[in-house]
Amino acid sequence: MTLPVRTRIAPSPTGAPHVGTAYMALFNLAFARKNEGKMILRIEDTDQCRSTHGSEVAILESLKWLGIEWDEGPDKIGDFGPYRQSERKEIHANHIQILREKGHAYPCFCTANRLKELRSEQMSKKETPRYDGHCLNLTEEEIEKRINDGESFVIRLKVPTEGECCFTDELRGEVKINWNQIDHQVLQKSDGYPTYHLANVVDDHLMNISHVIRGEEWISSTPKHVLLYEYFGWNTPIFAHLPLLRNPDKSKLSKRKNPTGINYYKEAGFLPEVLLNYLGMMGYTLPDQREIFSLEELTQSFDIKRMSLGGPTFDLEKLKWLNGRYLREQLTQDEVVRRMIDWKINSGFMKKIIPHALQRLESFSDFIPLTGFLFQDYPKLERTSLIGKFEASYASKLIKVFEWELEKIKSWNREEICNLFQNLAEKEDKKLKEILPLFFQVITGEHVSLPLFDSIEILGQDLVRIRLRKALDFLTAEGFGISKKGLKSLEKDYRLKYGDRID
RNA sequence: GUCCCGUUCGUCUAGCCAGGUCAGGACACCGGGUUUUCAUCCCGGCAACAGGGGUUCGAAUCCCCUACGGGACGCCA
Repeated sequence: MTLPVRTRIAPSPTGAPHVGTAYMALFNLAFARKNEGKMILRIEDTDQCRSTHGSEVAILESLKWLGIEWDEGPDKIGDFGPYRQSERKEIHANHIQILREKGHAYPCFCTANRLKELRSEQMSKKETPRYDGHCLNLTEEEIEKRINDGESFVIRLKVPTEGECCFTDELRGEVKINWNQIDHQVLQKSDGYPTYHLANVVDDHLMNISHVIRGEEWISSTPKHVLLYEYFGWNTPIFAHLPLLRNPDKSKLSKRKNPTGINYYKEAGFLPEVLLNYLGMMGYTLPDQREIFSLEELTQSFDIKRMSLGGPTFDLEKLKWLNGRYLREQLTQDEVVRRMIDWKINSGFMKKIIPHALQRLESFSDFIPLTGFLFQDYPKLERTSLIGKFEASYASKLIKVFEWELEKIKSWNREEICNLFQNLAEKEDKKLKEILPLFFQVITGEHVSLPLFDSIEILGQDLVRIRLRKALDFLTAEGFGISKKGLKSLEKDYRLKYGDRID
């Protein structure tokens, strides 16, 4: 009898919920359900600098919106908790101690600077950058002394000096990677928190995970994981590395080139079951090749071996077509009405708009034309109004800078947005009044409408981001885009004036 | 740069594992029909096995090489 199937998704709460997370969750869930197993949701928040509670809440909500349910998780206690890695710090520390005692891990006192130099030196010698073992042979006395002296240190994984690691990927067969390619991975950071690699292996084992189904970006660090299982004397789970969702240019799906936030699809008026259905046809086809299927239908016949391995391009056009078919064929007209009301045609949303619209209303019939842009995915743009007072190429640059600045906003409210614009005007040596008409047009597509800052707040980050994107595309199509070279120098200037970019 | 993974119409893919149907379907696009417009719907069309070498009577399918694409190379996950 084989072990019960337990899969997991392990999102890191460091940003907006990503469609890639949903993509992996979907197949983990389908596989678990098909095999009468369970799917666990574990929050990987070992990065104390970047993890936020807000992001965790948002991820859970987004997945629930999509109809993805897990059997155990931070909000659904099972027998293997806690399900948040920050609450498992002691467990991880104990396991690191075990490795230390067995001689499979060692403290390292090297400074960030030294490592940086080492890396660039190796790169220039065309070697694979990896730790050189500088602290590998320190004596226990020396280690104790340096720790007692308060020197900052990390714990590293010892890696065999020769031979190769061989593991089986359920989809790709045998994968062999030479140990000399594998870095002496940091297992414990100087803040005492474990890194992904350690926490992930320990937790997967302790949570009885039978199948690790994750993105192919992890293939090259799998040897580290395999090694950890071996050092601990544990059986490895079955690995299956799924292809990564791609941008139209084939690079890994990123928000700069595509809407990647689950929230975007919600705000833009897509049905959750459609997004899920669409993700299900990325890299997978049902045996009868039908294109419209529910999560249950996908699950019933799910066979992970049917996954195709080429990274699929996320194509908005086909998603739109699918959503249209659902509206026409899968829902009754009553349901469409209800779903639309749930979406935005409700009093909650109206109440947000009314304070700003009221001064501009003479009759109810003014409302829809005035506020229509708040319900749109993105408005139609006009050449004349978009280019207006600035040189067109300057408009592109301004929008681009704004796009970068927008990613720095911590909490989405009017005040932050206002500050951002004021800062932008100041840095660009322009009056606020001068730069606002451009953005007014980009965001609303209108000449007369609601106040800009409030509109931006109501629209939310995802819809604002796509409008900037569309405006940039539009300007490019009109011949006023930013060249690759121009973008590079703009970015350089930007860093100088505004500080580093955040992606 | 090094290592790893991948490669069927522009896009998502079926077929590949167990070689042998004009390489099938869907999106997009183009044309036609239905429709007072548009859309929907229906019909038709366009369009691919990355390249080279093997194995074989026969290769999209098995093997090798090359090219191209992607990923990884963090005290991020």
